[in-house]
Amino acid sequence: MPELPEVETIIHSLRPKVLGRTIERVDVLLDKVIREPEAEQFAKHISGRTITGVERRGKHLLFNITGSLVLIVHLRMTGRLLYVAPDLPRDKYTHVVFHLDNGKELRFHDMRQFGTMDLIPADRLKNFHSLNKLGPDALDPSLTRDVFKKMLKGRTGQIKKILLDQTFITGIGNIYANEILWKARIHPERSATSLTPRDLGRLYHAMREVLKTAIDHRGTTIRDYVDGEGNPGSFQELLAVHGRENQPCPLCGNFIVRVKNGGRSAYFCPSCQK
DNA sequence: CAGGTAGCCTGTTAGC
DNA sequence: TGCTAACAGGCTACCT
Repeated sequence: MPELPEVETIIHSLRPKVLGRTIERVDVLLDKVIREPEAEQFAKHISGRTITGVERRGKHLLFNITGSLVLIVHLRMTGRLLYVAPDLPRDKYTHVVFHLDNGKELRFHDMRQFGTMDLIPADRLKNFHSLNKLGPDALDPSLTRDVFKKMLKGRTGQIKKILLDQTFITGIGNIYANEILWKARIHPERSATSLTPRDLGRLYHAMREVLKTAIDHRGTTIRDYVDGEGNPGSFQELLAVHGRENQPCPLCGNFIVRVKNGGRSAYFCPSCQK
């Protein structure tokens, strides 16, 4: 479940490996991964081109390619991008292989086949359907505490749902939403309208702090996540509430509770989070 | 039009 | 022990 810290870590691990590399050819082993253009065209257009940039927007990875093209990758839950030697055996979850000009391969691997790729002209990027509705990146320097407070002003609905809404702010998924709300000491089902300026200040601070600390720990590996070199993260050791139902709250020792909310589990401490 | 949810997937685990 | 159901989870499409 790569969220902002995991995608950031993947970018860090891949950038020095693939930047400036030319993609000699591409094997698409599972067509439906490629949304646009058609798989055959995708492989044809990308072959012979050079990677000139590796960036992140929310949970999306953006590879700038010569010819004014952009490769947009979304890993969804179990997707991986792996920089590997070609003799490493492929398994049945390897769906796309980029052959690089140094003999190495960049592989897209996805157990659950949810991840996607698009190859589009760079001038379509800002209007592209997956990106044009995204809110500001959760770590965007211009997303200050005051801007954050203004954005939440007048928003109705539960605060956790809003944090997960990528059109509000992009990059936060279920794990970090749970952790951020714990750190801010806010109950996940609290209505956004009920939050005081003090609450909002704590929420903003918790959001930045949790995401930055998770990046420092190279992301959270609960089951599937690894970076571009196959290394797991370690932030799972610091999780306060996520996945810790019936375990003690690190702050007060009371038991963590789980409630299902819109198909997702909210984990929280009923005594710390009001 | 906003809000809710089924569907996409498959490996793992909880429960009977 | 062996089976089934629930769960994990982001996002789109579709529904009310």
